[in-house]
Amino acid sequence: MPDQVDRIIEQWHTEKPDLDVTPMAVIGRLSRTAMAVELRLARTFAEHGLDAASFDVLATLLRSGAPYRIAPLELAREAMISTSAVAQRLNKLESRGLVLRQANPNDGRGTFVALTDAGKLLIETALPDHLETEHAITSVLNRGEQEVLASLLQRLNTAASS
Amino acid sequence: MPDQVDRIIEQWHTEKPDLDVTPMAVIGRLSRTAMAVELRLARTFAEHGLDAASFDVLATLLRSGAPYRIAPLELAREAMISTSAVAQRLNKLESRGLVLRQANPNDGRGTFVALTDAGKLLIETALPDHLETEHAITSVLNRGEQEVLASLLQRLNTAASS
DNA sequence: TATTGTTATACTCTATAACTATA
DNA sequence: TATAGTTATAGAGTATAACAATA
Repeated sequence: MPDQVDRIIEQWHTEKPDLDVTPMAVIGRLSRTAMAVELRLARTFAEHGLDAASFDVLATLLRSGAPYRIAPLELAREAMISTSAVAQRLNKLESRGLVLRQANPNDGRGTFVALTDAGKLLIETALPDHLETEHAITSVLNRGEQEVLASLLQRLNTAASS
Repeated sequence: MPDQVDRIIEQWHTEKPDLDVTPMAVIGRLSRTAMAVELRLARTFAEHGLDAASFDVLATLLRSGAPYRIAPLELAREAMISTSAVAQRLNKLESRGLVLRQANPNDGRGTFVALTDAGKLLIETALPDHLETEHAITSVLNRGEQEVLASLLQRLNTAASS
């Protein structure tokens, strides 16, 4: 069944028949699908008082393993944002008692960001819900289709990043 | 070759071996690939003094065909943003002389947004460049792979939107 | 001098609410 | 009363630049 992207491509065929708009089939659906997924995931985050950025910080700390400590600079690299943006995310999380900052004993300039007990509890509660939401979305594709999709996306990512 | 998403999944296997994180292979790559593509496309837009939002408005007007006129409400529906956001996008474009507002003779409440000659020239210049960028990204996949990818994304979109 | 990290500041984008005008 | 559109306002998020402290 045709979707909005099909209609857009059809419009271009009519209006600019000389242009090759075939890449839009992939790029158009990529951005729309990513947006729809983002909105869907945000609902689950909100049920736990979180947004995607906060969830990302807490999940990064959790999956780093005990003692659940990471330097702000590493958080910035993982999230691909500035260290300033990280500091401001951390301010919010720290004011809610979900993370705390500790001095790095080996480097006086450095800081560790650590999960508090409350932060660990929250992310450990939210994570299964989040995975359930992801599963609900991806389960329309069987295992093989998911592997194909992941592989094609990975190759596209490499091409876009160069 | 393993990428960042592979490493994240491996971390979860180590730290939370009981959790099924297989959906992350698809969802994680979807968001990262969409972001990488968005950044790549923004470069081309910037070469023409545009951002994605402005390009979107101008392209929507162009592909609607002569006389290149659309109501703001329809622009809001296509871009999935509020009519207020549309009005503010239009203010910027109008101040640059790329679009102009016209009264709707059939409905005193209504407005038409129309491409100016300058706006039409700009989008007709930027569009081929944009398509070239999209082609450069998608051409790492052959025609059949692109069709598979578009189809899988479409199904995922449907699942996420429900 | 370079690096880590924070804060001050400004910018962009958006939505909500209030408002005008017309149907 | 409902609809189309705009503006005023406030909020969220970010990056740049300035700053402090340590390597």
